[in-house]
Amino acid sequence: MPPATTRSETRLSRPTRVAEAIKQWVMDEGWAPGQRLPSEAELMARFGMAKGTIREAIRLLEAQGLVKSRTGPGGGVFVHQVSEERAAALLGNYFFFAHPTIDDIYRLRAALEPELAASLAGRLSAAQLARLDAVIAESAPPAPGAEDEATRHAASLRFHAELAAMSENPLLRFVIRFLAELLSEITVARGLHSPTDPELWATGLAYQTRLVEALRTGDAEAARAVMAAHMATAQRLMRSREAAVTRRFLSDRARG
Amino acid sequence: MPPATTRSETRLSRPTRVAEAIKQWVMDEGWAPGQRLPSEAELMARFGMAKGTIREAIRLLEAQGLVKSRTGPGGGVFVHQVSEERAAALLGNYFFFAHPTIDDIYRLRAALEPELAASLAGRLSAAQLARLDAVIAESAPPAPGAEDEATRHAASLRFHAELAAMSENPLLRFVIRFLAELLSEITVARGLHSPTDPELWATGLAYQTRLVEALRTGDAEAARAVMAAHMATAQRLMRSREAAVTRRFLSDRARG
DNA sequence: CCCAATTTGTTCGTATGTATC
DNA sequence: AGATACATACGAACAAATTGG
Repeated sequence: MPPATTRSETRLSRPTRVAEAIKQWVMDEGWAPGQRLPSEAELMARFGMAKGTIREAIRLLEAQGLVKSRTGPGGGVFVHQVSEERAAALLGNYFFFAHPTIDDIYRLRAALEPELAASLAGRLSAAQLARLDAVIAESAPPAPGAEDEATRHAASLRFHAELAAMSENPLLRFVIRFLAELLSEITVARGLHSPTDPELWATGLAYQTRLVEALRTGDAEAARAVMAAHMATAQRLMRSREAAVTRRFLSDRARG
Repeated sequence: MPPATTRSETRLSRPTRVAEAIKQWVMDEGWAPGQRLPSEAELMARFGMAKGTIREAIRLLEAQGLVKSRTGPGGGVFVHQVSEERAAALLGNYFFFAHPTIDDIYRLRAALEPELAASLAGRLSAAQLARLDAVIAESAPPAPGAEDEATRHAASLRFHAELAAMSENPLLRFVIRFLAELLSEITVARGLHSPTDPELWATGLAYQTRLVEALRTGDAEAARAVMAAHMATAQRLMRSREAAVTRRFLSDRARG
């Protein structure tokens, strides 16, 4: 006969249970980032477990970006605000397996970036507008045709990242920046870059310039329209590139 | 003069370095989910470190959802595909600190859900359409006014989650489901539910019914329009609710 | 500059739990 | 049921980092 005593879900490992208990504890008490958790010794006593077990629990929280440890006097384990970089990296692990296509990414960009542009129109400070101008200027090549498309693409993504950072909406900010990073990784990984087409470069810069102008004058609908057009052309371009790469792969396989 | 010997970034803890090394190793070798990593003993030998250190490294990977451990013969540490639930939970940690508003969430929903609806038009199987009908039927109350708005809202979110699950686009799928969960958590946490308004319930069901009809006939633009209208009304509703709650908070503070 | 105190970081040996054969 | 192979957990000791005297 099975014991009537408390079983209490012993299927989860002790470090996992301790980590969840600590997380719940921190949330219940409403501890802010920077607050110190009890020392390892105190946690050992509190949970009645060995040092190794407690340390594994802390690693589980550390990997999530929720705590950070420091050695020495005044050291310890501290509540930590999850950074955007950490969150993006963790989410990237998921899409490493889900492999979205370039087109998948552009579906979301095409829907979100115009919304972002519209929401920023007339709301940016002079300093922020100047910053955008500076990013555009950076991406303009000193000598025509001197840089390759990888650089151009990276510069474009930097512009979009800067723009997203100016949004008050943390969700919009995160998703747009994440999509840009993902796009960058995938294009690099698949070698989707080709030698610079100066004409293309010029039109890209023209889009950005017109966008900043609309943002400056506060014309939300113009900003939305410019960004939507920009996304449409970029999407078309990348679609044809992806098709070309697929064809190349196929012919390689046919040969090999 | 600084030593010319290898420093090799000893600022990161050993478990962290081991975890990154293993991650890189797995990616380089292209190991698929289900593949077994070397045993703890082998990893100890390979990295020249003690058991505790190796175990902490494995916990770091486990928290990211990248590996799972099993005891016993044939057991060990296995590469694991990060689940959508795990990814959503990890990302949720980030927004626990970034606190987006309800309106922030709806900005993204309003941009993405119509896109999702349009992309699914004419592409769903009879079984999938039947499933959507079933979810709608579930949310229809046996007796009018018998259930509260929390239930109604949850049912609506379930409908949207089912819809998102039918997309081929993993990004769209993930973001929409994540937004729905986030919205659910926030409304529950802030007590933004009010007694059921039967009229509202009816209009919500009408939207869903019209949407499924457009999906069945394959009218992408109709599907997009229905969803856009639905989002607009829902957004308006939640905005007024949030304003009401804010007023209540303010007057409470004014009194206290 | 060194020394002492504090706290996390790491090692080793041993024992226990769990699943497979 | 027993042997085997693996992760899981414990406890004691020592190492390294940081702060303050």
